[in-house]
Amino acid sequence: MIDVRLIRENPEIVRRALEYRQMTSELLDEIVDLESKRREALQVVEQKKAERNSISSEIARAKASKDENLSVSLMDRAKEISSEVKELDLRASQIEEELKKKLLYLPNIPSSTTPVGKSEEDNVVVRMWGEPRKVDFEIRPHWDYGPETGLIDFERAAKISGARFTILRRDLARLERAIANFMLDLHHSKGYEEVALPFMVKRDTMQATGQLPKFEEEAYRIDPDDMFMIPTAEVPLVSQHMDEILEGDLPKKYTAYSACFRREAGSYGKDVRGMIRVHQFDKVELVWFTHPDDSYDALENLTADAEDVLRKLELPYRVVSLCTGDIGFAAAKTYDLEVWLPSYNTYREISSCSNVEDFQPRRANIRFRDVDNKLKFVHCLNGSGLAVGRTLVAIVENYQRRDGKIDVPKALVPYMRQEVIG
RNA sequence: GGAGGCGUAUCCUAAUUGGCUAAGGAGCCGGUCUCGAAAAUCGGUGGGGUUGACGCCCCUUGUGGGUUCGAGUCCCACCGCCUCCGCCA
Repeated sequence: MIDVRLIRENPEIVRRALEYRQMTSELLDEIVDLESKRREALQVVEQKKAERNSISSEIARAKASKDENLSVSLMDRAKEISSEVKELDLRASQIEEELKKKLLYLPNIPSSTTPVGKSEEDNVVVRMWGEPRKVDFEIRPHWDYGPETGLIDFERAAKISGARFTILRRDLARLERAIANFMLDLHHSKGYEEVALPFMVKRDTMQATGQLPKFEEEAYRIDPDDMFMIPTAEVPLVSQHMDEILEGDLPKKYTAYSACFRREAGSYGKDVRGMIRVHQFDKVELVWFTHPDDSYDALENLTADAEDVLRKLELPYRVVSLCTGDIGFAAAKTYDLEVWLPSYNTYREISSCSNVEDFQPRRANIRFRDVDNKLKFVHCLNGSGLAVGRTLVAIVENYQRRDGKIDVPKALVPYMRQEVIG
């Protein structure tokens, strides 16, 4: 959420942010209008309330001095004012409600270091690591390799759950578990606190991180309880500190494994083959809470921690700085990590690392006490470290051998206790 | 699922019978004392809104309603926690 004060005092900043995001500023105009109406209504109702309060204490005094006549006449007057207050209060809170609702639909303001651009095509590659392997045989895409070896079973997954689900078998089931464990151990060794979290959360929780209200059709809802399956561990990881004042030293660094659930509404033609885009996948997530002054250094560090997973797995990747037209709703700045996938003959997203600044903390009301003793919103960052399913795909394809077997990356051998798969 | 109990500020904890400013303690910040610290002692100290800023003022006792001139206190609903029972991996 964006500070209403900023919108009031510098609406042009927000207007430019919306332009950069390729969005119209209708919503902003409505908000500015509502905000001035809110303050008008507030002034009127508060004045009436002050009047009511002072008469109320006059009544108390009159009663104390046993002046029945005075207290009766005051009570008549108070009754009148009180009903006026009720009416004015209702109007004011309706305006406030409407304003709040609209504010929840306003995206974050991109950082000045986010490249300006219209779409994906304007994203900027900031660095590359590793070289795609050159081989003189045909690497089987994982969507062929899986069914051919029986290690990925799309058919039965579709039978029990529908399209965009997978069943992993034997060595690949074990590999998935090994990848998650490896990632968690690596992050743990760097000082991340490991957390195991609920995979279902309440509506408020989804709202705190920005998935709701705007993107409800993207989430799986559990109807009778109005709960949601988490689309990422970022949701519970950030929201665990809702309405808290963080004590102790910042930054706080968390890592968590979770399953993630996404409806992928509106991606019907995209990535229909294989397990690149599925409704349920595993991910290891990284979340930082930082002092506002430190969040951009933190973004570099968090991104480096995610990159380190790819380096240790020796998978070629590149880092892309998303442009203003492509960053997510809550993000001020985002680096995507893209891993080399032979089946696509290109780099595909495997991690997304974002600084949301105070956007989520403001929604979730997460603050800290600064050196000047004032309460301020923390800054919040999140990143995948990494998406487990896509990592598995990257290994299956990048480590595939001529004989159809797969070399286990060195870093995973201790977890798999074998050097070859298949 | 059934029965009962409890939610007060950063934390602990009071305020039965509705009434003027939510008392007190801890913690934190500052002063005195001290070579320095601890102890002692004095003062300050919740959050949000409104304001250009200060002050006045408004809201805030889990959340939302209701009764009343007036609600921490009475009523209703919801949420959370605890105890007991039932069911259960």
